[in-house]
Amino acid sequence: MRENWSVEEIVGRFKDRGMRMTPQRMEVLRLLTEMSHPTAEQLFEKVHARFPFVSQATIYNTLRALKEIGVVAELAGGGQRVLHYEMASGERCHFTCRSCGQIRDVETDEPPIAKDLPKLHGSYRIEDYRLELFGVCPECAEGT
Amino acid sequence: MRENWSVEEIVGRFKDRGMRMTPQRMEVLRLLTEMSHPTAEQLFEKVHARFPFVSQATIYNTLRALKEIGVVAELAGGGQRVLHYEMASGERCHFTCRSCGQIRDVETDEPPIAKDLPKLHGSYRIEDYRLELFGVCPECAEGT
DNA sequence: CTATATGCAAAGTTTTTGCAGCGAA
DNA sequence: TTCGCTGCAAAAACTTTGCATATAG
Repeated sequence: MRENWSVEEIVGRFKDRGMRMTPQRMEVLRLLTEMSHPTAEQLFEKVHARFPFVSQATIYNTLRALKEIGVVAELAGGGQRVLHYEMASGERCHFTCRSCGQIRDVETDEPPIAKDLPKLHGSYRIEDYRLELFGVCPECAEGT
Repeated sequence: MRENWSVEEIVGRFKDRGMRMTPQRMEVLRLLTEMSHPTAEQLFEKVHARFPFVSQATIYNTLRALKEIGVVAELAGGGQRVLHYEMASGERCHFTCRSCGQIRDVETDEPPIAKDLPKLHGSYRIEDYRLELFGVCPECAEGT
């Protein structure tokens, strides 16, 4: 999967589906590369700070649109009931700090379970996975 | 971790925290062993069918209480925005069917990543993990 | 012109809270 | 008689929808 997305590529994906790039969508994309796994609400706050006329609905619509074209991914894990978003980098492993709640991508040279999947489940067709790690991040460990 | 829980044990855990076992909580526990990864709402429907006076709030309170004493676990994965619940069997791997949405425990002889965790993340203290698998279950694969 | 996006507000879902009363220790 | 649990209803948190307008192609 991808690590970085070019604007042209994203615009292309939109066009393929008869959808358009807009300033609102650009801003959401920009923020997604700057922020670490923001929620829809966090994105709304940031966008709204710069463009006060932008509405919540647009944020949610935008996120749904970006999800549909495969450019952003939704994170549901972490015991949180709020959804977090990120650029779809193909990272399937995340670490959530139980103390401060921050989420970080975990880079694994080789997806640790990917190679075991086929033999694990005969009749089940496994198409994807997500690995969520929980614990304490260095900053919080130090603080205690 | 545990595979089966005795009522005495659960009552004991409640008592340790000054909490009580109640008929409502018993019923929720019973349903959790019968149903496969129900949501709070599904549990409410079932409980309400037998005991029409039981309220939603009690279901949620009960689930929170059971979660606190470590007897039930909450599943947030699957892109669903609804939480699912199960007896805390210690199973950390689940399969979600993308077609019918059913969730199944996946028994792994040996947690596939557990052994790799320590070396993966030097300064991060990993205390637990959850592995979510996505794909198509045999029933749905046959149907298509 | 036509179809897609937007803003606004309102409604929808899922979960939590406040409070008075009840019941177990 | 104290403290936790319950039901009820209302609120909160998060997300989606309906509709009229605006705007790109």
